[in-house]
Amino acid sequence: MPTRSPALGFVDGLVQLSFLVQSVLAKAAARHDLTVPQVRLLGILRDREPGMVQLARYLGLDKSSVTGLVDRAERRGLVQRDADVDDGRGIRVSSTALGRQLTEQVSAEIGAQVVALGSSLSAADKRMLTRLVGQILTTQDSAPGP
Amino acid sequence: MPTRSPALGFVDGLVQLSFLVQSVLAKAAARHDLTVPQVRLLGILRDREPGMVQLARYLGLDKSSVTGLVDRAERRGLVQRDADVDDGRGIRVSSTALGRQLTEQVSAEIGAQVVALGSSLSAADKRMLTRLVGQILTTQDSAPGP
DNA sequence: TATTGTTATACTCTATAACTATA
DNA sequence: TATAGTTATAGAGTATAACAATA
Repeated sequence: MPTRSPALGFVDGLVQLSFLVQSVLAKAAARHDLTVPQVRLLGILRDREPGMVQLARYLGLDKSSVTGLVDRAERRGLVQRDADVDDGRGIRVSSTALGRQLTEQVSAEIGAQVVALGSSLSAADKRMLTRLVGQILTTQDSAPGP
Repeated sequence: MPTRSPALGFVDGLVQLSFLVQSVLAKAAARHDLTVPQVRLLGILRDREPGMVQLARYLGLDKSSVTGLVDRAERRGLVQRDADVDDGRGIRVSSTALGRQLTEQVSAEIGAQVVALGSSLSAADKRMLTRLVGQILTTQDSAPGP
């Protein structure tokens, strides 16, 4: 039961919504012993095999932070490092079969729960919201990845 | 310049938007040597003087996590602990003058930057988006605080 | 020299479990 | 006994600075 509804404005609405969505992500991740950054990592690796520097760019993190992120995922058998055949200094990070399987599970749960957030909206309202959000995202750009 | 725009759906749109808004929050906070949890703490204390347990409930954190959060804010002179006159076990956390001043600065910056996110939307579209977001938020509830 | 990746270090955030003091 | 708050401990996430190996 709602306690009260002060009719939020544009700013507070978007800020609160971001916390709501992030909490959905965090809880879905936690159910599989993951964290939001780990889920982002796995999401990026769905269709890419980047090096550490590229990965850092996708995630908006320092490369030294990505080392730890990949270390922990690798320790769990979710990703792997392979030598880059074109560059003796580089490596390629990719999902393992286990990692891909987990990614699909978590993504499905997140999808279902985010859809549920919009369950009070009509189909037309959902289309409208999707359009408006898309407009914001395409206007900005290099918004942090999936 | 946008690299490409694959026309995101409802789920990916909301997820990416949440990361975009969170990155606005994190950067605004960082400009004042704060973190997002610190900004949330200060936001809550704008109009409340809660105890640690209440604070933990507002933030959705364990009370032991809040101890550290308040410790660090107190060390910087942004908040203070005072004995609860009604309960010998309890304390009341409140913003200091410095904390309130910082809160207003950071809030103003966040507001301006979130408004800027919507700069490509017409006034009508902004109203529409605000309404749709508000509907999602009031439907759920006990969405994590300011 | 520049780039790729890792290491060393330090700090914030978070939780669990155990503890103290008060109710 | 139950509640308010802290402490001890552990681990994830992050950045900066320094480093090794390769380009």
